[in-house]
Amino acid sequence: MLYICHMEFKDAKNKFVQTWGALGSQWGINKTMAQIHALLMVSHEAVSMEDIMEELQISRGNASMNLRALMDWGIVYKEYKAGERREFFTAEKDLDELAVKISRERSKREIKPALKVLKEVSSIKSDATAEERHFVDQTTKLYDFVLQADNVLDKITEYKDNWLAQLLVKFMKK
Amino acid sequence: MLYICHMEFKDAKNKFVQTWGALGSQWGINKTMAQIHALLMVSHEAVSMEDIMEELQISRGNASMNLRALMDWGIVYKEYKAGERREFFTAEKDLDELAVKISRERSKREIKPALKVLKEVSSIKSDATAEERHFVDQTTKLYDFVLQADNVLDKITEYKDNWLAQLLVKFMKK
DNA sequence: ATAAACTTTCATTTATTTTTGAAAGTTTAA
DNA sequence: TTAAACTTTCAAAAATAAATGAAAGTTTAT
Repeated sequence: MLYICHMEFKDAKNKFVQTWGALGSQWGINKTMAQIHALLMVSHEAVSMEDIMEELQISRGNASMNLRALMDWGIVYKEYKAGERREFFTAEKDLDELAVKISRERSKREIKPALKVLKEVSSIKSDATAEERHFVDQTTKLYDFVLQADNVLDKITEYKDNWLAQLLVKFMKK
Repeated sequence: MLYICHMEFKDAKNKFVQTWGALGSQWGINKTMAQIHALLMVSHEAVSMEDIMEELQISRGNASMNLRALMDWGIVYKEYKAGERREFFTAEKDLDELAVKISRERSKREIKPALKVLKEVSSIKSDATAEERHFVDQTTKLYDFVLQADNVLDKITEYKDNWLAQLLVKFMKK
């Protein structure tokens, strides 16, 4: 009986880790990185690199590099245990915090550079042809749109304490 | 003089298409698909497959498959011209509409299946150990979070006409 | 200072994804 | 019906991204 329960849990955990990994790769985050994150998210205590390698069946190098990447993103932390030489890892478990950090990181790495290019290309001084006017018009709109969309999560967080926003959030949940 | 202007425009257009393609691939959308979309977005009139192949230097098969994908996403349309045998293509140019369609499609293809798994794995009946309790707790929270985040764009659109939301949107733009 | 215990790096290998292009399929006009 | 003009398909090739693992690097205890 206990054995069966244990198996069910292990299966559920495994399924979750695999699914999260697949989702990650569809969103441009590498599979292992997403899997490690998933594993740490549902672990009630910090996990050593050895255990991560074991559970996900990955190499030392792979584990090391992806843990580094997750720490760079600010969503995984190193932890030290008294009397233990090796390092342990935990994930950011507050989901709002997680969302904000992911969005900040993607903004910094991908959206900000794209915005720069959009601004640049939309600034060509030329209203000679309809073609060129359309181009400038469209890229300008896109710049405004992306700029607005960019920090939407930050803005949401910023106003989470705000009564008006709270009202709206409740309103939107229906 | 005219020649120089023309060159500038072509460069700007090319830069935009390349950048949009790179951004796409970082977000799990294939490069060519993003590039074709970019090209159509800034074209003031419908473009033939031949011209797309020519401008992006891609093969017929590649163009065909990615145009099909873009049409499946509902963000590119076929157009027929009187007296012309071949087909022309245009992109959805309304950015709000574009955002909603992309979010709906990703929701359908990726988020909904993930939610199903999350619900499933968070339902294992077992509060035997702290480990298992943490797992159930965390995956349940994740389910709720993803569910709520999932349709956020739909919700935003839905309430765009609403005065309260409009006020908040203005408020958040600051 | 040395060695043990551990982590990181990176050139090479492996896996995955994307692209090609030729053959098959479709539509239209005569 | 036939042929021309066009599009789609898909097996194979190419390009890209990710993973490995052994060597190099680091830290800590003695």
